[in-house]
Amino acid sequence: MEYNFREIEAKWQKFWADNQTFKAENTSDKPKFYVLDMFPYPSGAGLHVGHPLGYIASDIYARYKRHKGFNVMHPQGYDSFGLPAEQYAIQTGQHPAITTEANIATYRKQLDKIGFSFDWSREVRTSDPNYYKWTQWIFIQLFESYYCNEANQARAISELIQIFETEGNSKINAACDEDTAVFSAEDWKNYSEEEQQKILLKYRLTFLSETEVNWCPALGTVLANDEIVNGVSERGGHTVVRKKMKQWSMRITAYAQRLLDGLDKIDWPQPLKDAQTYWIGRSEGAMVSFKVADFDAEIEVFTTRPDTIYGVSFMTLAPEHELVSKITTPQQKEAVEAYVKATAKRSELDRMADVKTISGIFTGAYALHPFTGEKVQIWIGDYVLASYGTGAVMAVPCGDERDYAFAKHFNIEIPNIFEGVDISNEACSTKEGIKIANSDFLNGLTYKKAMKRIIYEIEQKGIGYGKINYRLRDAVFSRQRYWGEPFPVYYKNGLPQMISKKYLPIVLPEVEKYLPTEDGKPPLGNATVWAWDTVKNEVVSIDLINGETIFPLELNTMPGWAGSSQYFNRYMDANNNEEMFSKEAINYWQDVDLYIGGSEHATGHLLYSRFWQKFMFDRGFVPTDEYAKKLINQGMITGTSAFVYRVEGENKFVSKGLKSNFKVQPIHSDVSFVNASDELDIEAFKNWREEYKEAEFILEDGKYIVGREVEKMSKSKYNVVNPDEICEEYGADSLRLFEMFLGPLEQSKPWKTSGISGVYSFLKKLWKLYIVNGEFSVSDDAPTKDELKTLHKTIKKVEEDIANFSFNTSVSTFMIAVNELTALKCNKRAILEPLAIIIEPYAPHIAEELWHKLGHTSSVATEDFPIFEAQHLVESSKEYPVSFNGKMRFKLELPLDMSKEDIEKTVLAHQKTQDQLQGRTPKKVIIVPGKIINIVG
RNA sequence: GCAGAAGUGGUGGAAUUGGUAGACACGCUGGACUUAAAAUCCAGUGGACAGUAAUGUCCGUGCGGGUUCAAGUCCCGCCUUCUGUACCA
Repeated sequence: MEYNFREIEAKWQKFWADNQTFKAENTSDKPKFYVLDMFPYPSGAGLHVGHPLGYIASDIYARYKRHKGFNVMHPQGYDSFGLPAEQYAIQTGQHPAITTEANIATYRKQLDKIGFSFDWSREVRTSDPNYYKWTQWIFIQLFESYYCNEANQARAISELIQIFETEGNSKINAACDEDTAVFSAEDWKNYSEEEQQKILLKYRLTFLSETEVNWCPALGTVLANDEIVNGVSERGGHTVVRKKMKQWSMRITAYAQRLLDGLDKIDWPQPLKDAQTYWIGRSEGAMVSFKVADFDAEIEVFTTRPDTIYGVSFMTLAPEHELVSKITTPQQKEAVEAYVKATAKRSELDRMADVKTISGIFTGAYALHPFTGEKVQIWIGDYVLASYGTGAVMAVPCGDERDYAFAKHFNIEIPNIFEGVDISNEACSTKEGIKIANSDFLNGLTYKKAMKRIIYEIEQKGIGYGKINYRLRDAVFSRQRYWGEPFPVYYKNGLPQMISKKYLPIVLPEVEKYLPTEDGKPPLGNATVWAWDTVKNEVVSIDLINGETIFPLELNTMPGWAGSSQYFNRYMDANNNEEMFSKEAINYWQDVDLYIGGSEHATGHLLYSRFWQKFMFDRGFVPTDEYAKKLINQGMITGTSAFVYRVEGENKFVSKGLKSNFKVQPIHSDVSFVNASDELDIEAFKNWREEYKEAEFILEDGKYIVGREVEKMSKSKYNVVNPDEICEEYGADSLRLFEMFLGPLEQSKPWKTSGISGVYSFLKKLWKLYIVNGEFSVSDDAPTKDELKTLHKTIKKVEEDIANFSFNTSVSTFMIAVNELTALKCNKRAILEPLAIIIEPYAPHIAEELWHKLGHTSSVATEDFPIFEAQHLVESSKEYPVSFNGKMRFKLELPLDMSKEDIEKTVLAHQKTQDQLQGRTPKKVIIVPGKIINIVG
């Protein structure tokens, strides 16, 4: 009776599906446990062995928790809106929905082969109108809300309107646009409906604004900062330029502090928290106004070092700063305009490429130092960013590296305001332990004291105030793409109007072409049926737009992160058509207990989703303001590429060991042509490409050995391994065990298919324990002490490992257990039955088969985990390592209850001890009972 | 530049609070079975040196110091690799 994994795995996969074994109920007497994976984007390439790593880990955890008596939800779905399907549509005309559907089918087939305990009845797809209806709904909620800084929470916009009506906006402390004017209740009432809407838009959590965006002409779309890598688009590597556009934005900055504070409450990896902290970039400082000499204007700056204000010797404005054109003197006008024009033209790529190049121009104007009254030059420089702070800096060359370099380059004075610090070669940006000098009332003060004092003085003088600034920017929410969620928005006189919830979803319209229109409108500009009829409440032809009852709909779509920002809550009640989720469902499931996914989402999805969760919490839709208690980042699985060496200029390949004798060029070979011993299947390689058909091979010891190198798994490197092939050849249980056995979950590690034979033969050995004379059979005899010891040692270790997410070591533990039981010739039910349960999370198919063969009729998945009993591990003696000066020399078996004194006597009397000491008297004998003996001397 | 993670045999990796470095595998070597291969099973496998052998000695966790009876583990200073980020005032 052989271990026939093909038959076994197909059988139990069908059984689980037919019996809905892993369907989670929304009510249960058991405690809940929610295990979540980051849902995949279904790409055309399908899954490679790196993708399921996190799913296998989460599945082990989910299955383990079921054994421990939890009502476990482990859902899966697809993040199915996205650029690749759209790019494919542009090239081929194939509708993205069709490609996406086909890709999902492939993914599902691949996932099903691995035996995950997913509850597919809760599947979500972000591109499904029944799903994105709720994404649209959340958008409306954000539009209908503002952020109250007093209460520190989002509130209904209707509350804000009430305040406006009774007292205007002067007393309101709410997150809003910088340019919001102050008005009274009287003013408000006199404003037209349109004016009122414009003001409200400055407060809404999602709002329209003229934003400087990363425009990618080649893709015809706006990209988020995290979609740009090294100044070019992440996809395609196209040039990105800065451009002003009217865009929807999300007021995530209102949540900056709470997003920081919340990190303390959640058990997420420290590197990920650090990345978010840095991204949010909180800095404490002050706003200070500088008067412009001979002009009725002020330059407001943000600085983290107001204590160095006496070191200011010039000011720098961003080229885009609104004052530039006003204050520039006639003599400098031409030069300044040329400079501004030149920087605007420079793409982000250019700017990145020469960060070190210093450029700038003097405006001819001067500012007045607020304390000394001295005149300081006002410059323009592109090292100052328009989008951070106020777009202007007070330059303190002695205390800031960039200001220093700028001053040196343009020969501007560098006054020193630090006591006893030499600044002739570099600026001094150290804060601690340095006293301020040449600074009037700040003289002799250290950083902290000087900060307090100067902020006080600035506030007293009325020229500024202490302020906390964040690097985080409001998130642009519009994309000029087709394959994304349409906004539930139409425009009346250019002002956005929300479509009522009962008419959702607003379904993506059909278009002829997926490219932007000729006049530069987004792809939805190609749609002919894309206007909103406010009488019939339906989408109608654009020809009917009359500006009275029928209006144009929004042409942008939502970004990739929209659909993924609340999907974890939708899983709780995925088939609800009335609400995003019922109160009962959200109150039962609450939040995610374990979330597993890649760290590449640190400052994208994982930040935006936290933001939306906090918003949902504020508005009373969800019970917690952090949605995932624990998060684990699985590491990447890299590929082990194979190289053949072609002799330069010839169609001849030389084996790795001989390549130093030739001038060779390494070429990637497909890894499937290479065996465990790095030997190339020459015939397969020859048949791979026409050009290799006639190639010659120079062998070593009759073999062609390839070179190997670890690289990212990618098609172009021919090192991609498909999980289907592994399942076909070794089975899903082997794949699952091997992926875990590769190394620590969070670490990046290389895939080498040859290693899988280890876990495969382990499964065969496991199987054999249950077989006697070729037949399935177990004995009902009482287990021996040694057998029980092995079992309980294994239970203990595996439970500890799962708690630590150390899945690689539990696979070792299983191997040790099976090796020991094989050596003991153990065939007892009392051992083998619990063994099947503890191995089930890792290798569920073989466990299920063994379990049923043992005579059970229900799934092993819901059996209780065996209870660890410490008594089986109690030892009466210990084999002590005996060390001399810390070096282990021999071992000595001694009873565990032996006293320290007796141990010392016994050890010193031992012949081997005498041999080691060679007559010397030991200076000291250290005995740690149960651990070690160390003799010093 | 900044932030983070990591450096252990030929390879992946193990060593939970400082206490026997190299578990468990892969690969390799030798053997059994076989016409042969695969599969399976058995033995060996960090390096150097000595010994016919059992065995013994020395060196070994990126490098240099330190703490300790004892360091892969703790402290100080470096080096290298990977990941993220990029003029944030």
